Amino acid sequence: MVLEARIEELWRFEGQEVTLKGWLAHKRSSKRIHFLIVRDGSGFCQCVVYQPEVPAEVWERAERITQESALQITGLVRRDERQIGGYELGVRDLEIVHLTQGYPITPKPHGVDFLLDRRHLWLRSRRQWAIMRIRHQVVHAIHRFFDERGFLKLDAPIFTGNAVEGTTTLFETDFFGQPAYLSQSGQLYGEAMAMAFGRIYTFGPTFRAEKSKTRRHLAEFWMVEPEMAFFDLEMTMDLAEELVEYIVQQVLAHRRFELSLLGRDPEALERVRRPFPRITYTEAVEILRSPETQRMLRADEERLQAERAELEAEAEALRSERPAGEVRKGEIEHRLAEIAHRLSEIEEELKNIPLWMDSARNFRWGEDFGGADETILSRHFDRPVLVHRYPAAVKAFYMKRDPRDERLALGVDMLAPEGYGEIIGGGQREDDLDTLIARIREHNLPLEVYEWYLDLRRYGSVPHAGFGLGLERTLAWICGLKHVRETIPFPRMMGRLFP
RNA sequence: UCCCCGGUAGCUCAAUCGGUAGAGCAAGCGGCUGUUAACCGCUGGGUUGCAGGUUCGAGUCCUGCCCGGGGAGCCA
Repeated sequence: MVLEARIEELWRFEGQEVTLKGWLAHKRSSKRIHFLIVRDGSGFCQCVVYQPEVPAEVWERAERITQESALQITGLVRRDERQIGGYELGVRDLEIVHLTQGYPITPKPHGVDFLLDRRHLWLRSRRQWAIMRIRHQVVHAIHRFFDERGFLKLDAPIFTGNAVEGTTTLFETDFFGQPAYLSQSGQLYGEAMAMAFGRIYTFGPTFRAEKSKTRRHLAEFWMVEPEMAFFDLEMTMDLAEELVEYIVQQVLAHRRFELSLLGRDPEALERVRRPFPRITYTEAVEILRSPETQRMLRADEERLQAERAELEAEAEALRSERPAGEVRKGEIEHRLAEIAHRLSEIEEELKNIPLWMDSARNFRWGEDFGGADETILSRHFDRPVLVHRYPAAVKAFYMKRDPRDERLALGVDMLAPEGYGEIIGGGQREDDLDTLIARIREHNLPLEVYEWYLDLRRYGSVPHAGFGLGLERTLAWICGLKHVRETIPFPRMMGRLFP
């Protein structure tokens, strides 16, 4: 009786014969030995086929098998320090389940366009494997966090008749002859459910028809939105902080290997411990306009220029000297490509810095922060920062005003470090009926569609608050990715609906 | 909606001033006893995004369009 094993749990079977079922991720060969890198979804494992140790037909199959062929492989689990997981399989038998021909994604570099067109296959590669495992861990952590605190997970509808904030960024659909919009936020429904169940959270897809093509945007993304009765702004900030700390620590506890595959330095994440810095919008504006910010940006500029000079020198050396022998040619080519890529990134940043310096210096109280401003603010701190009490004019109609200063709204944003931008937005909701009606009128919104929402202020209105956390932006930050599109299995963005 | 960059072999990219379209990888074949994006040799592989223009001659210059990437605005 042969044991079936998943690669993830191979360590349990050291010295035993097991069967793996999976696909061939990669193969390296010599005359009498094949190294098969097999993946089974749970991990990757090197399987060694050594000609003198296997029957002729097994050897023949190992020679024939191609990248991404499906296979069933049996062998002895043995410890091998050279392997990433620490274990490898000494192959005794190999069955081909399906022989693949012409798999398009090779272990060599590809462009984004090519890979996105083949997202259904790209998901099989190692880097995507690591990201999706972390995505699962984050989702799991979120559910566990709220469950442990007595929240109910209840869902808001996806089709909605009323817009939360303007209609320009809504996807309109035909709902049995009536216009309906794809949800931009479950918040209003979340408030209704909080009045029924005290503490709830929604977790689902949200849709934004923003014509944005940037590394921070998706047309369809997932948002977790807790909403709590009898909560004020301070309690909400406490909860947001606790949630983000918990998510990060869970990833560190369970997905260290995946982080290392992504080249993510865990130290930046280790620092994500409460308390996070909290500043008011007004303080944030002072920081932006400060000489310290100008100094910081100038230092960044100098650092980038130094790095550019260093890389250019290294590339020059690699091109001219061509050290033969111990250094492989492929390694040099790879390093040169890496340098070229980094240099183009540096060029872009160097182009941006003067613009950022201008934008920061000239920032006026009352404006909303742009992407560059958020990046600059987050660079002043080594962990996420909470910015609260924004000018009410730039925030949504449902936000409660600060009783101590009517120009301000009791709202809060959390900015991720390292320039990943806003990952949380929320605050305390307006709970007074007449004030809310006045706000709806000020924003020129149709009162009729909000009648049900106003009922929440007519019958047992209480102070309440909530926030939304964007899953993909949070993941991009935790994984250290340049773009959010890699954090979701099938990204939907402007100009990309397939696959 | 606006600004910047790009589109050349299956993939990643070269091609000087406008002058014979090329390399690496992949694929196929051969070699190599432990490889870590293996390595070495050989072979096949092209409507240079599309349409028009300038020119003796266009991948290269000009005009328009299409597609993609990055950014602004807006946002999580």
